[in-house]
Amino acid sequence: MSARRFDRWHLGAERLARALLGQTLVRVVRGRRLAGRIVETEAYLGGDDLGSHSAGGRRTLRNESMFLPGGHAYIYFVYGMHHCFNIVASPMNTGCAVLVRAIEPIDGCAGMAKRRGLAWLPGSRHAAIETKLLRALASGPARLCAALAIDRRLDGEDLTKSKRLFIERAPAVDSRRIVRGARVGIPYAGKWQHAALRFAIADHPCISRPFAAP
DNA sequence: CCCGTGATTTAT
DNA sequence: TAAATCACGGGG
Repeated sequence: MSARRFDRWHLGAERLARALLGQTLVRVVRGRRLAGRIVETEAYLGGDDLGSHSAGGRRTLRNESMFLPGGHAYIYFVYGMHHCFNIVASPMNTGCAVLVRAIEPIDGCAGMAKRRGLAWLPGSRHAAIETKLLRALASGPARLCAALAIDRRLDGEDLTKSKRLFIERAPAVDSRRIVRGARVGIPYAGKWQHAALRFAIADHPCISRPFAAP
């Protein structure tokens, strides 16, 4: 008996980025399940959006999978040591995608910790310590990839069919509990660097970094 | 603040 | 070919 898969890929990047909050990202490695609740995302629109790898219809070997149909993975390698995981949004052939920036770990925490090179102390009696450990596991786009063993070998994976990488349906997050702000790390994007296309569950402890004050 | 690290892209 | 770039993270 398995959970129903998330399948609303038709929303476009911005709405998909919001809809993915609260959904469960699942990775299966050697029969073991690693999973977490998506708590932070960013929308990359393609077209005029200079923050997007597919800006101006730019299409190269690296970003080819951005042009696959919605629900496919776009995974790239950056800074010589990090991977980032995106999910392609419909409509297809527009190069729009959602970067998954942080999850709250649910299953396989010990495995995630091991892959992150961290010591895992399960069931800490102190909530503050437990939260701090949980946050360290996967609160950032490259941390998340390390924790879930996501790399370029999964680039182009079809999340609607894959048994090793997919999204399970979970209750949607109410709009009023979603915060938005400028995307992280795109100073080269001109006016687009300020566009409020970063989304997160308000006040969630596993967010990669704070949002600028209003 | 600074810097590692190397694939990818762009400029000659 | 060579140089610049980079949707980051860890350590002062």
